[in-house]
Amino acid sequence: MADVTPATRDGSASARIAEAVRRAILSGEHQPGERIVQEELAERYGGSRIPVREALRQLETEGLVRLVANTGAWVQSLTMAQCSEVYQTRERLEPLLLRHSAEHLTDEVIQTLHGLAQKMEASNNIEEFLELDRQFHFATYRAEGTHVLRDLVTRLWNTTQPYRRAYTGLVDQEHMRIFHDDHHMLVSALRDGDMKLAEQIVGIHIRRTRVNLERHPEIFPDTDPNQE
Amino acid sequence: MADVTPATRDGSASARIAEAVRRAILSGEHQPGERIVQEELAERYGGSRIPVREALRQLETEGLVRLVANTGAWVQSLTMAQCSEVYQTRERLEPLLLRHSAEHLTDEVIQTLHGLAQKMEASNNIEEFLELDRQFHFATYRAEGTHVLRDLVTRLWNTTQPYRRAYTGLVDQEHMRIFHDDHHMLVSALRDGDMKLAEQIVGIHIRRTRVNLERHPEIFPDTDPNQE
DNA sequence: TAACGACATACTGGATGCAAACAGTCCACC
DNA sequence: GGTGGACTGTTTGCATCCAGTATGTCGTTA
Repeated sequence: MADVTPATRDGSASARIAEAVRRAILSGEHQPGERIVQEELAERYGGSRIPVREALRQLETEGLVRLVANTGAWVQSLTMAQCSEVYQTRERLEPLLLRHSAEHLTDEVIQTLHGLAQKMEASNNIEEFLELDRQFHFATYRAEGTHVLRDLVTRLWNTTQPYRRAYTGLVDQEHMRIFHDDHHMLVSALRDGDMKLAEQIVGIHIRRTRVNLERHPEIFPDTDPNQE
Repeated sequence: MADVTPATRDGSASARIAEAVRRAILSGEHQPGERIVQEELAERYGGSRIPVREALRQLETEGLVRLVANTGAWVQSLTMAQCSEVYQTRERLEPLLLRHSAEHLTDEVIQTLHGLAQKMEASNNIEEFLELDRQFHFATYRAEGTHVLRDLVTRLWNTTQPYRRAYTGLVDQEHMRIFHDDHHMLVSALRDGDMKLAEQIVGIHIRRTRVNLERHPEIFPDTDPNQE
């Protein structure tokens, strides 16, 4: 595969593969519970199994992949309880992250946020909607200097992405209306510089989504796939 | 077998090495900023560099090790700001975890907690003290069924362990008195079944430690070791 | 003397190959 | 007909080997 790789110079193939597999999982190309075969990834991304294995180790630690010794790898699947737990964690962390980001939320950023919120309302494509939603919220998380908390929040988002996708396909008109209202209220609070209110809105927003998710047990696996 | 995830088994060399290196870092055997050479670990733990590399990938994702492509691995070191960030995260998450654990905090557990708190007061060995402190707090985190949040909290503890150790060696009598008082108050609140108070105490306890840590910038690296 | 560049060394990143473990199948046996 | 055990194909886990890159040293030159 020597001639195929334009990216070897970029450093590690394992990082590149990890990123690619992560995207594939987040985009829904790989579904929770789906088997991952090392050799297939190696061939697909042009490398040997060694960097693939390192990538899978990383994704396992991130919570996106599940490895079983001598057996194989699967796309991680969460029970409803675990998904709910992630959301409860986000309810605590994202207001904190937003607070740290306050000083970086300039008028331009707020303008961008407003645009994203409107675009989201106009969207009727699930993938686009999910992407815009993510862009919107992370546009509000601009804390600089340290990345610890933002990385953590990013991982929490990632692990629950498949269920957010499934839920988005089910949500009714009224809940969608409230969802958008949350976003507009958040933009408004940020425009007013009322960070305390903004933090509350984010928390409520996440909580609302969690409660709605918990009303749809059908999007979670019937058989509990996790012991450990 | 199609798309069904079996239970996790470990025992693989990479998992064993990851665990060993993690312990070595947490025990202070490897200091932050210290270089890690793959071959040395391979020889020490009896294997080739392949499982060592996988272990390092995992530890990197956990935040204990820093990898630089084509260059090497180092024990992760945090700036004071990053350490503080981890503590602020814990301030939000550990009360939540404690709440989830409420129903599992039986009289026996509370008895154990009381014993640990006393033993800690009697201890004058830093390593023992740190270990008891960890045992104490994690004894209060007994949420069962799901592990997401507890694993997260465990990682946050791990990444800040070296600084907790350094700080413990510096703390004066008065602050240590308050530290122990927090523990006793927590046990008391749990004994009374006053979970709301218990949550507050945990949050205050972590916050107090953070503020004290921030008074000791000398235990953090002078040179900022972070890009990214 | 200081700065620059070539060389040597050490270490990491990745590919290939082999042994071991798992899973699914088939057949004998009850 | 159902159950248990051996067999085989597939996939993983690890070791060895090779290539590429970073670092440190030494010599040259302005």
